[in-house]
Amino acid sequence: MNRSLPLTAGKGALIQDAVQMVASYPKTALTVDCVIFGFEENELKVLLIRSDLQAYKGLWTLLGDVVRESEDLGDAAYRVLRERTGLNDIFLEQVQTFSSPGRHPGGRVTTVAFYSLINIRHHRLKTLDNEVHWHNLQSIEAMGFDHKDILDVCHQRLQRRVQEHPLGFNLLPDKFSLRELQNLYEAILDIKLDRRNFRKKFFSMDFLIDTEEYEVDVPHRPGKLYKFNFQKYQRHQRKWFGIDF
Amino acid sequence: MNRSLPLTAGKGALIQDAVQMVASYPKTALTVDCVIFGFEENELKVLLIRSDLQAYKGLWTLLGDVVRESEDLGDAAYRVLRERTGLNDIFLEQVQTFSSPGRHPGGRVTTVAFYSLINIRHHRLKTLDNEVHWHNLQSIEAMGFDHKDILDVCHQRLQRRVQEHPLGFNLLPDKFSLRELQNLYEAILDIKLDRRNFRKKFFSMDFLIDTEEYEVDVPHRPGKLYKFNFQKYQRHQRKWFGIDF
DNA sequence: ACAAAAGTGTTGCTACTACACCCATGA
DNA sequence: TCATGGGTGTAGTAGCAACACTTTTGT
Repeated sequence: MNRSLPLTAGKGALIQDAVQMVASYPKTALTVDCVIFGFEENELKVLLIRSDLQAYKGLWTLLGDVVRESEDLGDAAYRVLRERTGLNDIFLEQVQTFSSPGRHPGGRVTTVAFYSLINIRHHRLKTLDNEVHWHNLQSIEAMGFDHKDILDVCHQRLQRRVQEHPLGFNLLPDKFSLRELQNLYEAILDIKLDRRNFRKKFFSMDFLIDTEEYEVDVPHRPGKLYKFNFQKYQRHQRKWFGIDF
Repeated sequence: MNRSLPLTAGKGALIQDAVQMVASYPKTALTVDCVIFGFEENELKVLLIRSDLQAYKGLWTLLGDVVRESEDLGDAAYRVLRERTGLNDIFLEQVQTFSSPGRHPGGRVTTVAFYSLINIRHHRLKTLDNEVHWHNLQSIEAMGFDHKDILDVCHQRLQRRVQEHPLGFNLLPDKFSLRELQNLYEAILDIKLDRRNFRKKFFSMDFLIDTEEYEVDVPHRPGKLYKFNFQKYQRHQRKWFGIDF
């Protein structure tokens, strides 16, 4: 190649190759689906809508949407979240991509699954389209498309992450009692925990701030309320290594 | 809707809706990229080729290919692996999907990243197209597309997984010494480990089978060779729970 | 004999489990 | 006064980190 050619001309020609190449590839529609977890009445919940599609009439599905041209995956997922819940700047994690040719009755649709955690009490839903509703995770059976699989995979991811990162706090009020925190973990992990050991664990991590406030309107001795010290957690360097099959 | 219509007719009509809907969505090309890790001379390596694209002339890229119509993601990734290495039935894990609109100079291309682990010594490469080569992971700098990001994300995933599952054995010969095993972990995790504690750890897990054989052709006292007991590992139920931020 | 890596034990510390009683509050 | 959950401590155990010397083999 002649190195004295203007760079722009050369570059234009080279990119043209790539454009032709990409144009020859098979194409698929691209969507995001968000598994939005919430927590209320000591139950882990998930936000679902009735399927848009006649083919899945009556079945519940995840909140999703098409990824727009020139829109990033994360941006699309945040948009879905924002349009439904009005929330921004919330934890959101990409989990897995589902692309079985038969997963959508309308042709091949590739979907990228995300999950997010939001505090049900602190946010009213922005729209009530498609009967959007919080569902108890335990009670969910059939869903449209392969959304039950997606939900299960995201739930497993959540179970794992919540043990390694303080994500769970996104599901609680700013101020919470240790009982609430324990109920949250028990709901997410679907196990029972020893209360004393649970407290010791969290106090020893030393990321809880004692607000000096107490629960109100509870029919028993009120518990202390705490906040999570995100600042201190940020500064904390996670120790690394520990083989454990 | 008239419920006495033949089911097929009804169903056909419903799917037609979906087809029209999907047809109206923006489309993207879909590819898979495989980060194929190997281990040799106490170094973690990765299999790369020279970019097909003139725009990235001279740069190294991951092994990838277009996902065919009606081909599943995992199938496509296995196909790439098979076409390059002749290997089947190897560990392969989906990691993350990359879809920034600008990541490919030829237009929007969504790629799903996988990683895999293979034993370099036991398999000759099937083709030598595009100067396919094993590269020392430490020595890799610039790569084409966003492949360096993809590589880094896959390496992090590997570091995590290898501490929780006995994946590393896929990179070793059937029979290996504990020194080799430790070198492998040190290379993947990029840390030094205490030899005695490392041995104790693995012996106490009790998944190693003593072959009663020894290394040969080593210029020092030969070490015992072991196999990994995959059967026993399979039966072993992973214990659950342990919050640890 | 020397070089090089294999192989081995002990001690202290930390972190987890299991478990039972008294306390504060609202009804 | 009772019911309900809040709050606390201890003893036993398991697992991890740190650490140095002897053994075996090839050259």
